[in-house]
Amino acid sequence: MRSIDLPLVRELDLFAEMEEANFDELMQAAFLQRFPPQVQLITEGDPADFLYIMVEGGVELFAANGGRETSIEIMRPVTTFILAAVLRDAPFLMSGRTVESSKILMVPSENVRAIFARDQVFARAVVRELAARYRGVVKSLKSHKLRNAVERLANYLLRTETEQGGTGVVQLQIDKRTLAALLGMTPENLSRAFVTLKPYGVEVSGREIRLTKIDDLRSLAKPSPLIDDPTT
Amino acid sequence: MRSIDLPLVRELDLFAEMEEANFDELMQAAFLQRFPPQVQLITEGDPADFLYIMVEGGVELFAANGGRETSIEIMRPVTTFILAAVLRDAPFLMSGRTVESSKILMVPSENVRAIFARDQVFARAVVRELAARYRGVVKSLKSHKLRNAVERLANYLLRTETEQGGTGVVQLQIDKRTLAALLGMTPENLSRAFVTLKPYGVEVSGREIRLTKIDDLRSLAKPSPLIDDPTT
DNA sequence: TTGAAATCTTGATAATTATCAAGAATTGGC
DNA sequence: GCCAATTCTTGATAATTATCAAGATTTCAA
Repeated sequence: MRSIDLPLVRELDLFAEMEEANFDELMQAAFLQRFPPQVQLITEGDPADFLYIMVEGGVELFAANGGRETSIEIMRPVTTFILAAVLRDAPFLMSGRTVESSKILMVPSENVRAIFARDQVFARAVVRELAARYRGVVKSLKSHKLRNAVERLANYLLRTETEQGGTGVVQLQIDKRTLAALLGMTPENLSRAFVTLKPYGVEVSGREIRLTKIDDLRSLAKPSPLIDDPTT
Repeated sequence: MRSIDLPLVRELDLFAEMEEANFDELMQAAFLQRFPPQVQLITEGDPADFLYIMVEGGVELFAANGGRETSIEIMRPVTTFILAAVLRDAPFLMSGRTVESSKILMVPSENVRAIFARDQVFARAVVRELAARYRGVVKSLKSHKLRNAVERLANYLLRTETEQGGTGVVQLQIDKRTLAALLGMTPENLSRAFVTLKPYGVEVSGREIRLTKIDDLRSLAKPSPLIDDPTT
């Protein structure tokens, strides 16, 4: 792989503390790929032959069943995905497609498992990462079971605003159709949810959302650290 | 703890392969507790001071937000729960209460983390367990986002029937209110969903559900291994 | 710059799910 | 075995969400 991207990967929690030799060995076997937008990288049910590491761009993890389709998560640099499938040597539970032009590092699963078996530091990092991911999905499940569509959108906006620096403006990084799928609603409903939030200072123009009454929005959204805080 | 229960715990995937000395050390610090039904053991937001291991009975993991409450999972022997919170030393994302009289082994979190740090075999088992749990929650999320209430119930019945030995009879181990919360609906709606499934051979009498037309039910439920197979 | 394609929004309507209010059935203590 | 308490079911109605059908807007390639 291009060594210029390596430091970024090395800084990932997952790899930061591990021994140089092991990291090098992992990277030796890895290769970096560039993908155009809307390319499907992985398909649910397929075996997990590689661990994927987002270096640039974005990947939507989604799942389909009985003609319906939904987004589960959007992966952004620098993170890994499908770690659980790799570690269990199990089929993917989700498919993945790029949402934009993306650069992705692919590490053969066997190598991940091999290093995992002999590098304790790496193993510990893997556990921390997995535990964090587990908690992320639990939060998502809680959000879906305990909130209605408008509340989910409101909390998403507040989370994203904070994530993007707290400037009162949210720049959507995905199209609204994907956002709707992520939030578990139809695109039509997302439009209506935005209309519902107008009195709470949510001004939509294209992909730019201005939050002009954050306190009002917050009192509607009632964010909870046990659902919305990404660090908890 | 009563040594009579130890073999069961030792057989858990999580502990089966680890060194005797380390297992003993873990169990040394642990203690076994008996709890009556409907006792709340853990509360979301609290620090994770113990790893819990179900030895007997059942525990409902649930979460609340804004006056609403939902079940996330029912834990049965012999399994651990809240492993992710323990490993990350993070607050619980879920509360837990016994659904019946239960015997539960409590291992102080520090001990788990200590052994984890020095026993590679244990660490590997922890990762497999965590990865399995992660995948379990993803499946649950998929089920909720891709299916309606009747389909969720139908698949639950099919899964449980298989789990209980494929005799065509499902014996509900929880009351219907809890089942409704687990499946993400109101108790009223669960009653109606059972009525909807009557033409598909679902005969309800109290907690005993007879499935007399499994093929018909299956053709409605359209179970998917990527959602419903507990081993995948 | 323009026009076709895609995305997004809006309206009308339908399906799904929740709420409220009784009544029926079941359970558990005495 | 009986009665009170709880759980479950049913009906009526409301709220939420989805679907279908246009129209408006945006995007992007020529």
